[in-house]
Amino acid sequence: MTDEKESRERILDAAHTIFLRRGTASARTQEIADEAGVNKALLHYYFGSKEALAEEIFRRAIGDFFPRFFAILGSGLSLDEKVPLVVETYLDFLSSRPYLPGYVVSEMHVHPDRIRAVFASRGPAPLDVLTRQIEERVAAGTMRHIAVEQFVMNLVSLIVYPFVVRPAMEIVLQVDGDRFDAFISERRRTLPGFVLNALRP
Amino acid sequence: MTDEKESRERILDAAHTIFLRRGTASARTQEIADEAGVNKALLHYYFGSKEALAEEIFRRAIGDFFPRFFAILGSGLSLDEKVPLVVETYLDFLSSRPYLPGYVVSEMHVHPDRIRAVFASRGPAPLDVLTRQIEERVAAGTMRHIAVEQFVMNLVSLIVYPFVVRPAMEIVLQVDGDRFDAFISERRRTLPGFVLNALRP
DNA sequence: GTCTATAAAGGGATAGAC
DNA sequence: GTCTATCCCTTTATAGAC
Repeated sequence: MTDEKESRERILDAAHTIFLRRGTASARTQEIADEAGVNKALLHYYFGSKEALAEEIFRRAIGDFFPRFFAILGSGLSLDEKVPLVVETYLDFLSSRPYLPGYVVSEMHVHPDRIRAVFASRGPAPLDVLTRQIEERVAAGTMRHIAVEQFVMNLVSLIVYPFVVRPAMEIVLQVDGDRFDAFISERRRTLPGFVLNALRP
Repeated sequence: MTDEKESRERILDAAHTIFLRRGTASARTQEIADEAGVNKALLHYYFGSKEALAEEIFRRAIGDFFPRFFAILGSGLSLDEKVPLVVETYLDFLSSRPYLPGYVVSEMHVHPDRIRAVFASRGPAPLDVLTRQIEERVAAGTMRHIAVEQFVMNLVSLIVYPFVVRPAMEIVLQVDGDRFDAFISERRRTLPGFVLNALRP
């Protein structure tokens, strides 16, 4: 019983590692089995096919990303509190998952159906609280008008994009290894001000 | 002679289409040959292997992207002219190439060596002009201090990211098909102000 | 230069023993 | 539940005729 759970979990962990590193299409079931310390056949015993395993990994990979994000945006905090919290939370989140953004983008690109499947259960983004906060500020004259979808897109872009293009960054901007961490630290410090300041009247 | 060039070019065009749509690993040489209206064998005759063809396509795909971008940033225009021009130029550029960003990110993720190879010939980004312009404004007290790499990253993030996550956008923010174009038009109008305003003292 | 036919390798999947 | 052995389809690559 403990063995069963262990093997299944080890395969899932291994699949996560390999799929994220290689991309689903380039990943080999043999390599996943090796990484898990089991045989290829066991992978089919538990998951049926590479395809099914890939779907499971994708679901898990993006599982907690969006809920966490929208939980903060939909909370009762003020805008001035939310923005720094989102920036800090997500830069930390992504810093510890270097392969995640590239993997998710790749998967979405080749299998747009998968992300559709994941969001079929959940509803669309809950943006009503944020919408109201923006409208209140605009009405008070302390903020330029901006559509809530644009606001969210700007915020997410500034947070996530550097991780998405990290391989190119390291060459084009000559920001390698350690300096990437420093680059992200700098953003943790400056992005909240950048975003909030951008909407001053 | 004209035939030779025609077949080779048709294969390149076909490979571009298929690789960008499917991703390199999922693309099939058979599908490329079909798209080009030639036989698979001819593809090997001209390019030797799928791998070699993939490298050629990647090089071409990102070929004019960075040069154009840095040509504008390094030009003699003022900051207030540059930012809108970059925004407009690149939103148009990407609008007409819907598969490009996802493809490039996928390739970089799985083959970071490829982007290294492309930039081995060119030097790093020429940011000296832009650096001077920022420093002048900071010295004049009309702009907050910002590292030039951070400035460029913010600008590029806001422009490119929506295209990178377009498949997810269509679901999470319920922005489908036509509305995506409207969403981008809105950014063409608002991003320059957003970026320049963000750095006011 | 371009094709048909086929080789060669790769890799996902299954049968069956333990 | 886990393994070994093997199947067999897919896909890249080549040989050789025209």
